[in-house]
Amino acid sequence: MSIDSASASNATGQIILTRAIPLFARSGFTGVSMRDIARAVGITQAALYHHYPDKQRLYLAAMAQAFADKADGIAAAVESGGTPAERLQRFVARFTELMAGDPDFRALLQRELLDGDEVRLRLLAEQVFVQPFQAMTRLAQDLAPDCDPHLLAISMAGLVLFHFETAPVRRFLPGGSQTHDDPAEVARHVLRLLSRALGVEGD
Amino acid sequence: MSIDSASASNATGQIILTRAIPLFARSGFTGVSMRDIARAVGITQAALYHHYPDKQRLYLAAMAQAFADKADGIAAAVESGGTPAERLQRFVARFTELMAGDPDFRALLQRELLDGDEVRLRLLAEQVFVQPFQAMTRLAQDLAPDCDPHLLAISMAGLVLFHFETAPVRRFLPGGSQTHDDPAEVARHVLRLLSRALGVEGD
DNA sequence: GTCTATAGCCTGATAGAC
DNA sequence: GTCTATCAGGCTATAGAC
Repeated sequence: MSIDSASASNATGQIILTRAIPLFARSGFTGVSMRDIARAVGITQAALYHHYPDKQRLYLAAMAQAFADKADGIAAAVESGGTPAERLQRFVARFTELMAGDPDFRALLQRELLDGDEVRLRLLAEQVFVQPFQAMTRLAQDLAPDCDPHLLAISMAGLVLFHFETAPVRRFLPGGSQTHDDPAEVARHVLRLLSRALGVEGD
Repeated sequence: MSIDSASASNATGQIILTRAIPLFARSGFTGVSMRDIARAVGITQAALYHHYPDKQRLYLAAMAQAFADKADGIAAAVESGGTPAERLQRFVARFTELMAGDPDFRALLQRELLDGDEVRLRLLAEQVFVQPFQAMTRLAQDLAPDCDPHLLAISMAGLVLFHFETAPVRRFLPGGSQTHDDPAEVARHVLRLLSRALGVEGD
C-alpha cells in the first residue's frame, strides 16, 4: 500500500519523515521550512538535501509514509464478513479509532482535500482511497439498495470525521462537554444515527 | 453580525478584502504574500499598509468580511417555524446552498478549523457559530429528544459539508459522477438520510 | 492614498571541506 | 553523511517623496 516508499535510502531518511509529518500536519506545506524540519531532526538544513532532492519530494515522501497502510484497516473492517449491520458497526468503530488515534493523519487528509493539486489527489485516490471506498460502496448497497451508494459511502465517512474536525471550536460552543470528544461516544452516536437511517435494528 | 468590521477606512479597504478572500481561501495565510494581494488589487504592496497595519490584521478583517452575515440565514432557516420536519428540510436546503454558493467561505471555514488559534476560534464561535448552532441544537431536541442535541447538530452539518469537502478527490474514485456534486442531489440525499434516522415522514 | 526604494530577515537550494 | 558558508531571491514592514 505504498505510494512511493522509496526516496529514503536509509534510517535517517525515515526519521526525517517521522519528524516532518507532525510539522506538516500542524502548519501545512508553506508553513514549514526546511530549517524547521532540520531542527526537529537534529541535523542541519543542508543535510536534508542528501536524503531528498527538494522540499516537494520530502513532502510527498512524508505524505506517502503518513498514508501508508491506513486504508487496509478500513477495507478489512468493512469486508470482514457478517451481516451488513455488523460490517457497518465495524466500519464506524475502526474509522473512529483511526481518526482519533492519528490526529496528524487526519489533519494531513483535510489539508490534502483543501490544497492538493490534481496529481496528488489522483495519486491519493488511486493508491489509498479506492480500496476502502469500494468496500464502503458495496456495504452501502447491501444496507440501502434504494440509495446512491457513492453518496451514502461519503456520508458514512463525513459523519465520523466532522466531529473531530470541529473539536477545536466546539469547546467554545454552549452545551459542549468533553464527552462529545470521546471517540467511543462519537462512534456510538454515529452508529445509532446510521442504523436508524438504514433500518438496521434501530436501538 | 460583524466580528470587527472596522479597520477599513474607505472603499479601497473593502476592495482589498474582497480580492484577498479568494487568495486566502485557496492558499491559506502563509501561502499568500502581501505582494500577491497587492497584485490582485492593482496597487503596490506598500499601499496595503495604509489600510491595514500588518498582514495579520488584514487577514482578520478579510475573515470578518467572509463570515459576516453567513450565520443569519442558517439560524433563520432553522427557526422559521413549522414542524420540526419542515425546519430540518429548510436547514438542509439553506446550508447546502451556502456551502455550494460560496466555496471561498467553505474553504476559509475548513482552514480556520485546521489552523485557527484559540483566540480566532473563540471569536468565530461566539460571534458567528453560537446563534445558528443553538438553533440547530433546539431543532435536534425537537426531532430526537432521546439523542444528544450537540452531537446531532454537528452530525447534521457534517453530513452536508463533507460532500463538498471531498469533491476534488471523489472525481478520481470509481462510480463518481457529476450528479454527486449537484447541490440539489446532495441536499436530497442528506435530507432523506436524516429524515429516516429521525423518524420524520420517511420518503 | 499611492508611489519608489530599501532595510532586515527568512527562504529553498548549492558548493565544497571533512 | 553531515558540516559551514553562502547565494539569489522572497518575505514583511518602513521611510519618505509626490
